[in-house]
Amino acid sequence: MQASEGVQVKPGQSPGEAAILSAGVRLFAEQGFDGVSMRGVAQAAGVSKANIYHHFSSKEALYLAILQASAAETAALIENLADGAGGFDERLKEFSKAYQQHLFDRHLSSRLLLREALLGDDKKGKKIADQVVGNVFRRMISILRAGQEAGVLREDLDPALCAFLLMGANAFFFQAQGILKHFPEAGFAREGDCFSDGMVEVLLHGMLNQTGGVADQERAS
Amino acid sequence: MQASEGVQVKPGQSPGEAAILSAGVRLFAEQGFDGVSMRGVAQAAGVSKANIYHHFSSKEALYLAILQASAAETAALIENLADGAGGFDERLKEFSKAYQQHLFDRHLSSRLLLREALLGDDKKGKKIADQVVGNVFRRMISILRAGQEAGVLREDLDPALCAFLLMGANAFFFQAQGILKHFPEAGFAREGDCFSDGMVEVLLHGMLNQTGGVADQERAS
DNA sequence: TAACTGACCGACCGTACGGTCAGTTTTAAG
DNA sequence: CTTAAAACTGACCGTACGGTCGGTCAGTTA
Repeated sequence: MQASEGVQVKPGQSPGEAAILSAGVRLFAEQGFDGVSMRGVAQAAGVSKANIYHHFSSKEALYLAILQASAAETAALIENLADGAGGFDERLKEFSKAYQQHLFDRHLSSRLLLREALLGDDKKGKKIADQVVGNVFRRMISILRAGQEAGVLREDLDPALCAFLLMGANAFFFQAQGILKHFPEAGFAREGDCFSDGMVEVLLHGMLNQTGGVADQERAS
Repeated sequence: MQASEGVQVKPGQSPGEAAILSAGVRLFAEQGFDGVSMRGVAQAAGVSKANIYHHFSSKEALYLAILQASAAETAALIENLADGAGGFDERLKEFSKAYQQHLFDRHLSSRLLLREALLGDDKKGKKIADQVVGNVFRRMISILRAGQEAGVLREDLDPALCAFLLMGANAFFFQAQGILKHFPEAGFAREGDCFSDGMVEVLLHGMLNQTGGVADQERAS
């Protein structure tokens, strides 16, 4: 049994409140807002239902608190991803690997945020867009634009589309983890880093054999 | 007001049952299983709640019927996607465009299936994996493998990973449609076919400028 | 000791849920 | 027209829901 994820006891936080948040993030991530009952949270947290309402004014308030904690934590950890040094290739490779690692390390928070961002109503979706992915997305775009000015990245490509591809491929791979288990062909989903490396390789150099280049020999090493 | 999606009146189907299925697929797609009440379905369908139980034995049974109808329809339409003629590039391009078109045309069914496949429990996820995406995924893999044997596709790439990238990018783009509206940078999400074309271009030829090739001039045309 | 506070609980309230049933209307074949 | 099955309905049932309330208890301050 590993420690609960994403909810460390903060100063001024009673153990009951911490238990509520810890149980809540797990249940909401697994079953969604409507699939979770306050009785279920109380039981999982080992506290009374009334105690939850002592700390949070409503189910919605509890959900938002958990959502915001997850968003803040994810945003903070993700902020540092794009700062790596090295060449263009290596930076993208490192970013992708670190982003994927983060998704799996904080899988409860990630699942919760993805759920809300992709399936939630527009209001909450916009909030997540602004608070969590917005900065990283824009940063990634600016990195790609710099790559274009340096002549490394093709100028005929939309940097926003490339950024979306890079982040979206990781996010979707994380989402599809469960269903990929059912496909024996998807060996890339079983070994860590295998997907991220292969994905970045495809995004950078393409799937096709280049007809007149020397890149093939370089890749073979 | 456009016609309801994905639920055509079949022979032996009363108008009430058709209305129930039509309302159900919309509500379940928008709000998920737990967010929908039978009273809500009845009201949206313009029938009594008891009438639903005349046609379906339970809420779960109604949901499964809708899910299976969506799955069958999606599977049938998708089966014909991989049969296109032409060169390797064109086939993949056409497949991607048609798949994306299908996602948006049948957005309710697609949303429902993606929801269930990515967030549902393992049992239902496996069912969808087998009945809907399984065949297409395997077909796509075999096409890519043929591309490898023909020397068009790089041999050092995992065909399954490439297939997953191609289909996953489209699926995630469809899922992220709502949140992409909030990003002014994401112009590629506003114009039809723009994403699919750009995405396939990146997947085929890569993001990087090829150092010693002649492909750049070809692409510029 | 007395006053006060925040954490916590069991019992309860009104409501909406999934589901049932007796009975009515519609449909269509004989 | 008769009749039986199918379509359909309003009223109802038991339950679980989100939320409230009065009160207990440990710890702090004065």
